[in-house]
Amino acid sequence: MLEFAILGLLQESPMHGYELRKELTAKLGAIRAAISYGSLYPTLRRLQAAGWITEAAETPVTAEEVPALTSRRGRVVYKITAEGKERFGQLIAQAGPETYDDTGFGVHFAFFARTDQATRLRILEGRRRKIEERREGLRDVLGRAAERLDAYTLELQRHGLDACEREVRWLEELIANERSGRAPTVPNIGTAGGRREDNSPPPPGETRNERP
Amino acid sequence: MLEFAILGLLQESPMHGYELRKELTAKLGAIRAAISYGSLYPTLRRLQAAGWITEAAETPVTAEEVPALTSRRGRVVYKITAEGKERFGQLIAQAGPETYDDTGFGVHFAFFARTDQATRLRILEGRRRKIEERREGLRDVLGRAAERLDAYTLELQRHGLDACEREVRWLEELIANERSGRAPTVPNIGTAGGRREDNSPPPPGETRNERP
DNA sequence: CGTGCGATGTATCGGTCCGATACATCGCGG
DNA sequence: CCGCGATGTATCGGACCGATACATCGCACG
Repeated sequence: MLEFAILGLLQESPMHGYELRKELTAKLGAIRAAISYGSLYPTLRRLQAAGWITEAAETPVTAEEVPALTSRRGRVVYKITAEGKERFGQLIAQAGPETYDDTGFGVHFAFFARTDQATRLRILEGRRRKIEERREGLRDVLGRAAERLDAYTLELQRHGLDACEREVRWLEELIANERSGRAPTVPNIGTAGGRREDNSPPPPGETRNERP
Repeated sequence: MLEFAILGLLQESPMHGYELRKELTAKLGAIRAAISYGSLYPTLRRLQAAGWITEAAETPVTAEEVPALTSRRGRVVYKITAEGKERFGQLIAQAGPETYDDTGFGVHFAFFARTDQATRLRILEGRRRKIEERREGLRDVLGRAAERLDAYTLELQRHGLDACEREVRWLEELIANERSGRAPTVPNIGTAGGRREDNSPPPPGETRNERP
């Protein structure tokens, strides 16, 4: 999971660890709290050992400016390699059953802009199936085993069931949109300007690179 | 987390591992898939080493019936000790910040019937605060950083934000109910009979014990 | 002028939990 | 009588988290 997310992010621009964590937190804020350095740094090392990312020397800001006043410590900048991009492609193409659990699905979804439409559809349908199964399980418990459980446990199940039904509906919409070839509809709150409809293989000049 | 759930379940009746997993899955189905034996068995051993649970010999079905025909293998039945019950009480009382993340909250909530009202209220409010923070984070991203993110990532955040708002409302209701001294309202779908209002320290004759 | 504090930044360690795997028994239907 | 799905116990490697340590930078406040 982390491996996938890192490879995905580094395709947008090179970054160092701290920055990576921030971007990751922003992009995945909806599904997980904040990834830990205790997994981030070891994973970076693993990816580097596999040749999927490399350390790029921190650019000393237009060459000889700020020469060595304070010894320029730290700041290891990572960038993705060609092999890394290939690996990312593989990870997308695989999209096995583990892609359908909460975290796995969320992470893959966050990188749908780099995923081809057929795979997007496959993942959305796999996820829907999984949620439908969970929903049926909850209905069973609420129906058959209701009297065995206390009121709080039942309330928890009811809330969970509600969330399942909601997510299935959400997925249905997304699937319908995919089939009709449109990008995810943004008819909601009109935040900022008009209807950008950039779609699957994203406009490649999308780098974003603000370093003061 | 697992430790807490096991101690909670074993207070209802002694069980062996497999049974424990099934009950756990039923009770926590709304929040996590199914706990793994790879964590269940080691945890059981840990709890046993700490003296919080003990192995109870499998009852050979009315003494000398079925004597040794097939060597009576396996089936290690665990039961909670007095120290274990005390430990469970401590774990409830602590209810630190880790109690407010998704899994931690869910597990604690599932055992609210064994939790005093003051603690219930504290946990619900802590959880609400945490979700409100997540909600604000998502609003920020959707507001400030919207143009930096692709349409899919934004859609994910929007869905997450919706879930947050929904959960806050749910928590508000539960908190209001707690304050008014009522059990969780079940005004919803009229599954089965009338208004049972068993509350906090649950009617102790609640064992449930169907072994054929 | 300094001093302390919050953000930036890299890194490790112990522990929890998962997923895959192995293996054995039981009861039932084909 | 044979296989298959449910019941049942158990281990191993790996992913990830939470706490912790430590160092630098810029700025606000006294």
